[in-house]
Amino acid sequence: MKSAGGERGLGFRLLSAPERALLAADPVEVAPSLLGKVLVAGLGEGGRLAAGRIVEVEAYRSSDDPASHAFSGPTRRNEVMFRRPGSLYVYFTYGMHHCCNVVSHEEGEAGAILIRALEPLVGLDEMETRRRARLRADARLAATALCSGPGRLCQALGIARPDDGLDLLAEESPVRLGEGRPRPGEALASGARVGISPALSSAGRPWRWWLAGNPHVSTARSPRPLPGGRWP
DNA sequence: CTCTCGATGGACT
DNA sequence: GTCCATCGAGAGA
Repeated sequence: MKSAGGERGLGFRLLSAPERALLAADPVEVAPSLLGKVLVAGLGEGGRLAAGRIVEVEAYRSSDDPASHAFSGPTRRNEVMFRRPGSLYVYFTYGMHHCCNVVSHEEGEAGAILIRALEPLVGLDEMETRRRARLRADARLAATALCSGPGRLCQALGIARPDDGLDLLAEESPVRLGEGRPRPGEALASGARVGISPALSSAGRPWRWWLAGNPHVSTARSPRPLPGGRWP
């Protein structure tokens, strides 16, 4: 009944409080190190367990990063980004999607790492049920569509606003991080963050990382023209 | 108070 | 490729 991944047959070790230091640094440094680690939800009594390997992430800093929710200081929504590293920051967007982030920053700073895609690992049936329940009947819901996108993976794992502020490193937390790393031969790739206006993203800020060639990585949105019809 | 628009996903041409 | 559902955060009046 108690924690420690193995006891529930997870097959990987859950990160705990002593490992908070791994997240207490510049999110641009920490983000790529999350690739291969595991995001687990539904831990605890009666939880519906689901987990996936992190295969795509984006780093968001604070006052020097206009694309970050933390850019203009703390508000009711982004307040968790200012909490201790290892906190879970969940926000609601586009009127229908949740996105989840691992809080990561240096002392006295704010920041977070958006989890953009998972390779489903545990609870595939559960994921499919949750995804299907909120979708029109799409009989061809492919395995790769379960968690390949920030909104999709939150839906698949059942992560939503009530989970905002959870401590991913706490024994009692239903959402945790699990140990993991890229497999031999799995290369890291990086590029511009998705969904950010080019002026705020690309130039010198390739703060999106993914496991090259992994089929579960989300499809990057194609670039859109700038106002005036010109392209970057 | 009103208005805009977003760290998106899915259906459709 | 295009369109749009749907709503809260944040900015401004």
